[in-house]
Amino acid sequence: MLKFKKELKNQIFQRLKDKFPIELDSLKFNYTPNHKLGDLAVTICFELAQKLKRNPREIAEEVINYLKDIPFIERVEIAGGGYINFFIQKDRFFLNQLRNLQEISLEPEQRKIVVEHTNINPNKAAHIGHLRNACLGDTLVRCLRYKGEKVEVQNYIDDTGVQVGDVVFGFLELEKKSLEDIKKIDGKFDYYCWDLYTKVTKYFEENPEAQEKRAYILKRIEEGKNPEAEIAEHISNRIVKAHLNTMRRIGVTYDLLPRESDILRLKFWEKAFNFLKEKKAIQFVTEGVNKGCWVMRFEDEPEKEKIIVRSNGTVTYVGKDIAYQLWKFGLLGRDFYYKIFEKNNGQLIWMTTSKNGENKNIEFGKASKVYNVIDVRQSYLQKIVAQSLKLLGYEEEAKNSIHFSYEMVALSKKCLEEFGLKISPEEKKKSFLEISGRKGLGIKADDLLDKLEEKALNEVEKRNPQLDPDLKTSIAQKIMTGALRYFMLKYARNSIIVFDFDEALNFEGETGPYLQYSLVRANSIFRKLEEKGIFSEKEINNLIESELSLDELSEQELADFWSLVFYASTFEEEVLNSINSLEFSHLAKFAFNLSQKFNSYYHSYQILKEENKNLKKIRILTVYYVKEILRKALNLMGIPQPEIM
RNA sequence: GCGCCUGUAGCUCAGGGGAUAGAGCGUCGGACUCCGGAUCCGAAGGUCAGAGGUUCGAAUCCUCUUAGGCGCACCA
Repeated sequence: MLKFKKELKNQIFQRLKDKFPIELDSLKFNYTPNHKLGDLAVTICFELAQKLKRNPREIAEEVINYLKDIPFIERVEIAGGGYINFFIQKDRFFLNQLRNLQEISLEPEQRKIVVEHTNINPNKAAHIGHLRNACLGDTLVRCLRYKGEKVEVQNYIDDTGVQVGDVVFGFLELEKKSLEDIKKIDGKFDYYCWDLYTKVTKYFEENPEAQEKRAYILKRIEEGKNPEAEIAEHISNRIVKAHLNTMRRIGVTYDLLPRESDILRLKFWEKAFNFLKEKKAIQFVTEGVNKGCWVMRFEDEPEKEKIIVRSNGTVTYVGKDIAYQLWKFGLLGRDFYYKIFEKNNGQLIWMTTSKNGENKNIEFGKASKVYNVIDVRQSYLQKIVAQSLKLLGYEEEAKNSIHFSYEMVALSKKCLEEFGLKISPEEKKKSFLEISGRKGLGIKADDLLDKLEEKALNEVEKRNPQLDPDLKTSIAQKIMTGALRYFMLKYARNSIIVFDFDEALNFEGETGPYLQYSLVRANSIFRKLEEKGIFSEKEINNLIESELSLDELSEQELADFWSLVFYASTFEEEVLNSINSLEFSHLAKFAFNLSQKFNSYYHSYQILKEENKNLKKIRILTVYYVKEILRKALNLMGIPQPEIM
């Protein structure tokens, strides 16, 4: 449809440019509310009416004279107050779509793109908020790759931060455990730390004097090469592995795990600090509340100062982030060393190291565009990171530093009750509650995935009890992933998801399993055709290459056929639109609407029993086309496709 | 206090200048000897928070009011 529209637009422009004051860019197509009115509409006559001070309808009658005999257009009509509506030649359009089904009309625009997502503190289990981040990030990656972009996925590991420090404190001070003791802990280590972290938080509230020890441990971790740092590394590595396992369950993976400890040890910050000082992007404050700090000031709000280096000389989180962002663009002039962290089915996940002598042959970073998938609460900080690139003179890179922001997942009061989580009277007044790893307030990702999988398995059991148990499990996993990923994508990113188990565990209506089910039905038609020796999908090209006539279709069937095919043909437009607006709910809605139209069609028109050969052929082609488009859409959303369910 | 975001059907949300404001859930009623009922068809349900304005045209853009959320750390 993208290509089709572009060509049609050119046709119209060429025919009208000398007759009317129009510009190519102002020519846009609208979809008509109903195919009875036409397929594509143009509203230029309303704009021309203003310029020419004439009635739009009159202008339309003139304009239409120049729009005869356009390729692929059956006829052109005037409607309403001055719309010009185009009717597409359905048979030719459809064959054309089928013949170009494997072609991608999107084109890459960047040299290389880095997408950073997930970024969970490696001190506790992943929760449902992290799942939203990973689903959005991974879908972005899939769409960009479909578009033809070269994409590198990074999952930043903050292994020297306070959060890890606090768990180290918990092991050392509260549980009196050595590294050896910690290594002996079996079972779900990320769950263990989830609980421990909550205990530590509570302990700090009740024992303010412990702050000194807390700061000491953090400092030791930052320095490295000591027992505290060793424990921190052990915790971090083990929890990162747990996170990778969780994300692998829903088909999310990464190329590189950059660690904060390596940023520190390889002195990335020093280099960035020098740049910032040289370019006078930051200033040293000699008086006032921020005396002794290095701060950044902003054009739009000069009264505000953001502290980058504290008066004790230590760098803040934003400072490290600036260095990291510079590195992503290849602007830092320093690099990491790399080692393989995990190998899975031939797919490698690399991790940075600071050990000289490790792998230097592989290249990461050096992107021309960077997406940071981080929730909306960090907008201010992300603005500072982009701003600092600008202050350093990297205008282009600043513009290409994209904060992919999205709203949080919050907890409904109902779901807190179901999980037996305790809340204060103050919190009870709110309509929903923010997830808090610190307080242990949240639903762990693996718990939700387990529940989904269990329910899916039950449903499979009900419908297909005869299946092999391993197959049932594998189907249940696919359904779990489909349900979760669709749930995370269906809401606009600006919308707070107030988590509710009934909604998340629903497999009917606007859900992932509904999409999967639609595809299963379509596949099932082809399976049956093959089993009965009527038709094999391998021969589909024979049908596509032969002639096609829609004359025998009833008026109703022609309308239903066209509504389905036309909508399916807008797929790539939806993908591009989703990438440009970073709104993958568009893609989700597209797949859902397409499934709805398909299910309705499926219900009305038989294939196996149809005796009219021509009708049968048209229907086979229609289902094939829709099925292929739906497969592509599901792939981009990371929703797996079971053969049966 | 300043900044950003949000208010659309009973509930959860789409639609972000263009034709009759949509979907899911829930409610009520229905679906053939039928390719899978995780489905389909139908019904009820709306002052698009309120008031002004811009426009040929506003749920959509602007201003104000109002209700709510989130930011604004020498935390990350």
